[in-house]
Amino acid sequence: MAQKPSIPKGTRDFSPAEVAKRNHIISNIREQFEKFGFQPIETPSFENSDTLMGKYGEEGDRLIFKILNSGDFLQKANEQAYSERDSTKLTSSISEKALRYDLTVPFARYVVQHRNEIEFPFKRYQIQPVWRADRPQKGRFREFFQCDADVVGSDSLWQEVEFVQLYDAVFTALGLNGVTIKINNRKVLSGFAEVIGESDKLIDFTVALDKLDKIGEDGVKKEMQEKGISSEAIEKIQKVFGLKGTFSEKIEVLKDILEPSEVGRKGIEELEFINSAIEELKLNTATLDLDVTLARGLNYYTGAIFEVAAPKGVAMGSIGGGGRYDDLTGIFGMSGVSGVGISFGLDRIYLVLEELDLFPETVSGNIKALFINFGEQESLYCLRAIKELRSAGVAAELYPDEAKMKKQMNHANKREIPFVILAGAEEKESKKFTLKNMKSGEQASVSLQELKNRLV
RNA sequence: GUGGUUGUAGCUCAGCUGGUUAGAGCGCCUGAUUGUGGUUCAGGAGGUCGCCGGUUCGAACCCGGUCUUCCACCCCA
Repeated sequence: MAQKPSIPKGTRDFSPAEVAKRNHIISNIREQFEKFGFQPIETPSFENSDTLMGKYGEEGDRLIFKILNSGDFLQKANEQAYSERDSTKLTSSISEKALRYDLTVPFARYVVQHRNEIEFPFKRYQIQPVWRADRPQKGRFREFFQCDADVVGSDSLWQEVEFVQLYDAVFTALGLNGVTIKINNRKVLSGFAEVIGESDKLIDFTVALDKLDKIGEDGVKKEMQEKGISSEAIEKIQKVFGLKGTFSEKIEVLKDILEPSEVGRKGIEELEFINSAIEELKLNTATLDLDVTLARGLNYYTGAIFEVAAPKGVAMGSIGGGGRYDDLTGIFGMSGVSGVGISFGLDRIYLVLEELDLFPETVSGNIKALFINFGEQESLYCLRAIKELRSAGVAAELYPDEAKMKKQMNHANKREIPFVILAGAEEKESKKFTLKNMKSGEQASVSLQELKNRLV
């Protein structure tokens, strides 16, 4: 080996076993998506830069992977920007394409572009990789999969109710019990800012509030003050910091705080609607919890905000998120279309399932039986049986070379193939097969019919 | 983008204040066993000590840079 090859930072190779486990998660998610009436679409891995740039805030722009123009890109480079070392300006003159950063913005682009072919409300799901030029950490990669389901063209709050149930359905199907679906509402956050008279500092305010469980009450207040929010203002929403109890108990406290704010009252109304519907319909294994500190997410959320936390005791960032955005397609010139959607973080769900040992053994994707190769004549005899087994739905194969028995048995053992079939001259003569169970070591002489019966 | 951390055999890791031919366990290969794997025993292969440069008589070890890993911040799935 001259020089070890490698892959870029934050990317990964997947072994057969890993792919099988990932497929197990994806197929569960897909199955639930379809059960809930979502239809799949796919979009290109890269988009025109102006489709993506400016949609995720300044931080987002930095994290978008840009694709260099083909050909002699420096010929057309903006000379002034180059000589001034103005990267932002230079970038637009040497790169016009970028890898997609999430699935929501490309979806909005898709909706606008295909508006005349789409029947609204349109429910689509999309399972594809996205790329972010972020620094990798645990559960954070530069290439990862998102599994999104969104509805556009419906203002109905029943959609939010459906999404809560969808989260519950997927995590229940995966055997991941005890996840918490945290919900908040942007209108409640706006209400807070309004009540304290700092509506123009809404973003700073919510970003600080979001860190409550991380840096504590004092830390949040300190950060708010640093952003220019007065302590008198913060005092007005003091009760927010100590919010406890059930969903309804929290709502009662919020009603009190947000009484003066119309938008705040609207937010509470929406939360109550969703909660009472869920209480009526019941969730299988998940819990719906009101978390007013939840402010994550993209600048475009206008109503509900969702985030899913792994079961207690698992150290992992959120494994899903989503929300309502009233005018997502507006950025592409099509206003008045409301959308709401959620996302599943495949790679993080994988890590959580792995940590809790929740992958069923059956996901291996392995063959059921290996035929030992005894030579040309015997192989043909085996291949005839293999053909029949396969059409009966049994995955089986013949060891390709006439190697030593020990080597062939060892191969079956290493691949954890549950059955080995020995069919040499003797078996061929008597039209039998020797079936060996690799786990128990038992073996039996059986007919082809019996072989099929035992392996199907 | 900021600060820190990690890198020695396929894997997990030892390697004294810099000092001859860099070690272990597991794995791998061969044989004991020419139609029986997982156990045992005997033997064997495998390393430019992440990469580049510097200090030194001498560097896996010290210094600088770079890449990578993981962590915190920012932000986020």
